[in-house]
Amino acid sequence: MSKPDTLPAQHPSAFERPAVTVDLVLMTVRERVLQVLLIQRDEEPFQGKWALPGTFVRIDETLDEAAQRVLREKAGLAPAFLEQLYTFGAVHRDPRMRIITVAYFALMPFSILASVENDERSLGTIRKGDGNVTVLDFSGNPVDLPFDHAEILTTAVERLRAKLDWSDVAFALLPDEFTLRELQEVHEVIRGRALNKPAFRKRMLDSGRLEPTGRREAGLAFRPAELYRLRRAA
Amino acid sequence: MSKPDTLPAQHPSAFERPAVTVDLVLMTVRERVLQVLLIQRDEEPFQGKWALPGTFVRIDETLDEAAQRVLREKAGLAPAFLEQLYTFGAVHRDPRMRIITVAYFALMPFSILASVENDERSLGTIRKGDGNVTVLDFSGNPVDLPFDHAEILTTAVERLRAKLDWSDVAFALLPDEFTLRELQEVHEVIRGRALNKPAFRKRMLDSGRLEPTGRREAGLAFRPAELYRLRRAA
DNA sequence: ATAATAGTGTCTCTAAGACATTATATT
DNA sequence: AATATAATGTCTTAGAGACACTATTAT
Repeated sequence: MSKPDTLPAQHPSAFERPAVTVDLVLMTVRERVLQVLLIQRDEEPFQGKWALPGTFVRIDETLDEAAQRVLREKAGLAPAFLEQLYTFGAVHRDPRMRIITVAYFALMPFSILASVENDERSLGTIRKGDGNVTVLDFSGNPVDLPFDHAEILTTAVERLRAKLDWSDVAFALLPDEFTLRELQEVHEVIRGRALNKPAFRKRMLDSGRLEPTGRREAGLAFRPAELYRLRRAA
Repeated sequence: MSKPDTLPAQHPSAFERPAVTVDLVLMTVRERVLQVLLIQRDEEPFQGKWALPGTFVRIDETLDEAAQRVLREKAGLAPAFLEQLYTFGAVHRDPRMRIITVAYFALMPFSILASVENDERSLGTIRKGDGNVTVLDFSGNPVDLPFDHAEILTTAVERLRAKLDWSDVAFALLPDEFTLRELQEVHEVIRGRALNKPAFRKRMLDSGRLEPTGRREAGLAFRPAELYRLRRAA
């Protein structure tokens, strides 16, 4: 907190300080699959490897601001859903020096993320193993993440699953207007299992968080579903 | 996380680094009231004020280790339940310099905590206001916490409440052997409302986490309740 | 016996899953 | 009309709250 331990806090140089970074787990749902944004590292260590985007925290910015900056500078995106996840402080998690990282997790609908992929940025597919998760690249080959990024990602997926039922995270993965089927699909991808349609619809509609737009999907070869939007918080 | 932003990470002195501390919210339940451990600050700023215990993170210890050290050095206690809470990084949260703090929250049965109170340590009573919480000292007078400690405490109480139903936090507030009434009391104090006895008992017993000891309370003027213990995780 | 709490049985209500049925858009 | 999915109705099951009742211990 704020109370110097033994060394005088007034002389910050009197003792070694850990560095502080922010790492970002930006996830999306694309075609019934959970994906995560990866950046190709352009510096050592692990140069050329795919990793979670991150940055050092500047002396005059908050942690939230640093996370937003990563989103903006590394992915060219504005924050949709962004929340602090957990702080990782293993002593040798970075081979260079002592670095404590505050992990954030962010969510975006794939429609907005669709354009970010290029040589330096890509979306890895998240596969759940037992206890932790693994990442596959576009060709289906496993990606092994540097540092403790696999652990960070696992924590993020767990958090996403835990928040699914009592928060609005699912809506952050959908466009402004969406059908109940699309919403159910997002829930099913995150939960990793099929859900009962009538029960799901009733639960969602009874929650009072959905607002019918009056419009419907278009361009389909079958009955179009009604479009809903998230009711703005009262 | 680990990728230098613009400045070379190999030269840590090339840019200003935030300091990192750990603050601890140690809570207990005492006579139907939620309490928190406070330490009288022996240094500026806010010398003499009651505050959450904390320390700077050493270069060679993990965050968890720093939190355990606070518990040991500031309260003379071994960790019962200890978990990372949230990291607070407002730029001017400490008037001296930029300090990022990783807050932890810990739980103990009051029976173990009973002896820690002295001139420098005391237990403040937590009262829930709307949205945040306030702290009262032993005479019932409000304590105003320095820095952002009120916000940290509010976050801890929210987390405790959120974890009550799906985790074992309640048991960390009770001795090894306890009655169902005592367990219900802990739940009621944290939830802030009375609970239905038959439903509570059934829910707890059906959960399979409780193990009857065969023993009963003693020294009471009425029918003694059976003692249970938490079944060791399978 | 009395007092005081431990512990249980019953009824009701709500939420969700399974399953089947009806409705409606495009081709 | 055919097709594919949207949307709904019914039945059942599980869990929790309200309330009342029975059980057990010390004095």
